[in-house]
Amino acid sequence: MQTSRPIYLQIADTLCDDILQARYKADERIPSVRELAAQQQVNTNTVMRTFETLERDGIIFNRRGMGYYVSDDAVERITSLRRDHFFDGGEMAWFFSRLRDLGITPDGLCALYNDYLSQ
Amino acid sequence: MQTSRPIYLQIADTLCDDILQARYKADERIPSVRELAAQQQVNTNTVMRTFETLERDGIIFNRRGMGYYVSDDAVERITSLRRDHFFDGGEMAWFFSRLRDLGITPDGLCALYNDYLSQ
Amino acid sequence: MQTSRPIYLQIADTLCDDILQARYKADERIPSVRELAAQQQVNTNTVMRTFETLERDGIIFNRRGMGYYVSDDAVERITSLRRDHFFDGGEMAWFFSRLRDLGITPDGLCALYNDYLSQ
Amino acid sequence: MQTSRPIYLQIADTLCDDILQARYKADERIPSVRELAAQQQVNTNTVMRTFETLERDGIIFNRRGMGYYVSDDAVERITSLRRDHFFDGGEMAWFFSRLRDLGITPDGLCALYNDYLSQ
DNA sequence: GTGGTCTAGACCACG
DNA sequence: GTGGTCTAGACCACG
Repeated sequence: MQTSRPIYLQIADTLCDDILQARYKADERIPSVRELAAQQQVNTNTVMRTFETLERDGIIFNRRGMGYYVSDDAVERITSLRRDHFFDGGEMAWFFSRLRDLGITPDGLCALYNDYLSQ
Repeated sequence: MQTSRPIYLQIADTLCDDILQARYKADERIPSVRELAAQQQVNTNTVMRTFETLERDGIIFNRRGMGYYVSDDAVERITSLRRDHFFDGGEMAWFFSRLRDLGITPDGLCALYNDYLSQ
Repeated sequence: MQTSRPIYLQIADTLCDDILQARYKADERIPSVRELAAQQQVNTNTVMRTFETLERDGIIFNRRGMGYYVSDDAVERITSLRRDHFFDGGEMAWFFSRLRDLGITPDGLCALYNDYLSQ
Repeated sequence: MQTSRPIYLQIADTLCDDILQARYKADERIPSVRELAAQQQVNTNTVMRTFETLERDGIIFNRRGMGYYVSDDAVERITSLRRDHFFDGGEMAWFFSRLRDLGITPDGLCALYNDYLSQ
């Protein structure tokens, strides 16, 4: 039952990560719905929903008959959205409460994060 | 779009928090299905799903005709489940990747966490 | 959730077994509701339901103010009830279908039963 | 009084029998919640409980948006679960004690089982 | 189309 | 009193 993060959002996350890491640059075309669906082994409807979401957030835009392209300010928008989610959306508070319950100290957290960054 | 955490799991979270903070102690009875349903303003079926979930995880157990009670090792089980979720379930990695993308440094994170703890 | 055999029937089973094995003989008094409840660590209501059931089946009878006694024909009644349940109530068919699905042969079954009897 | 086996478990039993008899094969889709509910004349919630139970036991799994499918090792799991129930869960001992009390001999049992198998 | 959540309520066995 | 099962139905996210 436990329904995990929806597939279409997982794909959106991946695309955003790709954009942040400049694998897709501003005004560059991203793969078509069909390509992504084939590559990710999902229904085309699922990818369409991903694109809808990203377009609504101004991260990608459509050139009729040509496909979807990365917005000029995609990086800023992604960062901004994530920042909002993180700070105001309660994600951070939730994480901190988990960390506290697990008995993790600030120093311990710092160490874990350093480990992560140096991977 | 963002589908929120189901009510029955939110109630489970709350009960677990209560147990962690010793508001309900080992072998102590928790409120009945009806009581919780009334208190939380939800249907009894919803609370039943909560109890099913917690029982399956060994956090509470049933005494027939008497209600549900906190398991002896409830605290350990909750902590363990959450720890697993956090470390192995990918929550921490996801958290750290967000932090990195937002340009937060280990020291910055440490400061934020300290703030949170001192609230 | 999985609700096992009701406690009051488990107690009835035990009493019937006791009668079959002559630990309680015809016209002999069985323990009081309170005694049994204390001994089995259950609610007196539960034992009362056990007695109701056994009385309805003619296995025990009440002497006012004195308690419950084993019927003269208790052994016959128990055996008859169990036989009916077993053969006509579908228990045997169910048992055999499980055995068949588990790939147990008549000889295998015979051997298992012999083992059980010689314990 | 004798509370019958819950409908959702009866449906689970039926599905397991179907799988054991290869009416549904590994990785094959089973009917949707709605289909089964209509066919069995029960509420969709009841079928959902069936699926929950079978999924928790690893007998079926969900492909999101597509329905439930038979696990690769469903047959092994069903057999194993039933075997455990039968031998360790005390079913067999219970049956044997009934047989003994009814005065059935190993040879008699063997004959009855042979009759059953040859039906 | 699929399943997942939830309500409002009933009924009942059990303790 | 307790929880467990079930119905009838709604709503919705997801694929």
